[in-house]
Amino acid sequence: MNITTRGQYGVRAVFELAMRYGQGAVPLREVARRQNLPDNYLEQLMGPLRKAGLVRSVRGAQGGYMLARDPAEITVGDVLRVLEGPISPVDCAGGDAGASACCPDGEACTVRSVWVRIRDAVNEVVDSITFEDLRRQELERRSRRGLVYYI
Amino acid sequence: MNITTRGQYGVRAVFELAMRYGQGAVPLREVARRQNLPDNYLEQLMGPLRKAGLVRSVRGAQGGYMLARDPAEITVGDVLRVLEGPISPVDCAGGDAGASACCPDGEACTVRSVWVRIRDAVNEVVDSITFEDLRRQELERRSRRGLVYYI
DNA sequence: GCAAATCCGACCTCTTTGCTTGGATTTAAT
DNA sequence: ATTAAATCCAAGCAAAGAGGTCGGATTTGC
Repeated sequence: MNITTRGQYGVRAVFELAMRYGQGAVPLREVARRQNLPDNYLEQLMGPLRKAGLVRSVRGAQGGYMLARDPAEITVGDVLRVLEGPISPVDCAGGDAGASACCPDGEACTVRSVWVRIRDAVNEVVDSITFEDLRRQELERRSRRGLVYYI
Repeated sequence: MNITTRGQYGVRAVFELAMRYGQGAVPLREVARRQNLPDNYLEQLMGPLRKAGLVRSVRGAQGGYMLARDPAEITVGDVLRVLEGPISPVDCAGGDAGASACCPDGEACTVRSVWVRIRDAVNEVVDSITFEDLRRQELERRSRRGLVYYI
């Protein structure tokens, strides 16, 4: 049970962009520095996120990335699915075709129902958390620590 | 997000032993055949399960494996933890020491709280499902299909 | 024109996964 | 006592995935 660095870094990057939503384009180098991520690698993740319509980019000098829509409209699940594929503990719980590849009993397979329950629990969590939620949580945390300046 | 074949096969093997609980030792070859698993590989998984006290073995001819205790006293989480280690989507959500390795903010890290919520959701599911639950579910399924003989 | 940035694809090393193989040992049945 | 069935144990191994790096092409504000 693990989320690879693709998903982890992607969520951190989008989180950072959410903290700066409405402030224009942020160069990736700065995102990487703030979140302590390898920027060359992070660059690879932005392509899929852009093609999925989660972020927008501005090319050239003074360019960078920004969220394509309001943080309240982007969930952690959106980002993870783009970077990691379908969120499922095993292929056969994928929902559609994989069931019969896994067990001769197909969808009715008793063990498979375990994987389905895990899958559903995880999806419910990640789809219920928006980056607006995380932004508020982070602002709250910072204010408790007396950090007024966010950048 | 994936459970490897170690965990998957292990759960299937213990499930098969749960279906035969009280019937003495079952040779691994038969478990593998019934669950359609590679038996040489499955053999590797039984050592850890035995050392963890989940199954017992009988050596020699007519030997095999059996559950070490009642199916109601063994959860899916027990098996998965033995074969896959701690159930956590990322190392830094491991609970104890990993937090500070992940983010300078340690336990208070906002993004980390996402991983913790995923971790808790998964653990809650796997710890709530016993092999007695699965055994009952399987018997129910078989009776709906008119299959009276279980072996 | 220069410098800062995104884009794109190839490459590369290390680890993990998912097995297989070969034997050593135990034990019931003959 | 032999044999055959089974668990035990350790090593090896090919393929895939993880986690990057690197080099260059392109765009664009100054």
